[in-house]
Amino acid sequence: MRNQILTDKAIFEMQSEICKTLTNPKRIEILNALRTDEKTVTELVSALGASKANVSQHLAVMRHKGILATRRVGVKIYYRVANPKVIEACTLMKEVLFEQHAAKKKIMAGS
Amino acid sequence: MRNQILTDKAIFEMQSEICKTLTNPKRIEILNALRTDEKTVTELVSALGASKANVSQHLAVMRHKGILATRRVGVKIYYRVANPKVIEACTLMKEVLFEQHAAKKKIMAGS
DNA sequence: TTCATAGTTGCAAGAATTCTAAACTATATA
DNA sequence: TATATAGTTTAGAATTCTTGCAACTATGAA
Repeated sequence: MRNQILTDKAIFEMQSEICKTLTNPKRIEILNALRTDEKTVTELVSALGASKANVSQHLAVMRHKGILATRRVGVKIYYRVANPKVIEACTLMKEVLFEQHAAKKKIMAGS
Repeated sequence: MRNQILTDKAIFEMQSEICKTLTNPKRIEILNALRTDEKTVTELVSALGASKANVSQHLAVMRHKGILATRRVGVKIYYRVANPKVIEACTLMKEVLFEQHAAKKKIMAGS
């Protein structure tokens, strides 16, 4: 096995690739739905109100990046979050959003 | 002041907008450079090795989203991270990346 | 084997990003 | 005022994302 040298540039690039998972509202909604427990594609389809093909595509994006893991039970496939840190990051970004919102309201109330 | 109702969909959309900040390697590099202290555009330009226009564009994206804040001193403009939680989220995602990398190495070593 | 259910994949069109180059604004100084 | 430095903005081309539609695979049951 060959040891590869990881330049900073390469790390920033891979990091942004992982982060790309979180840049689509539907993918965030999926992560949110999987926050506490695993779900099948069909369950996610009815939770999101999107087409099965579309949900499956988003799931594939996240699975290929190692963000989601799967488990087959008969004809159903259960998806779950592979690393809880992704959820933590997601939560932090939501907090940033809410803090911005609160700050904006404060400014408006003061005027 | 009018109270607006925020639907879940709207929140997921805004959250993904915030997260889009982290989807570009250069923007991650900028956040990394601003991790400890503020820097001028010119300082960031030499740190990244990109064009001034390009760096300025990325800074504008993040400033408009409230991720970065600025301070003018004469002819120079200092940029800083507005909310440390963005850095925390960034760090978490890097940890996810490293854990994936470690897991992959383990599998390869075992074969 | 046939059928239904669960899920995936390929493709094309439209939308959003990213980059470069050039033109522009703002501040300080002579 | 003229000039230099610091930074922003615009426009356009190349690339990447997203989505819907249709065709496809995989499993289980009759």
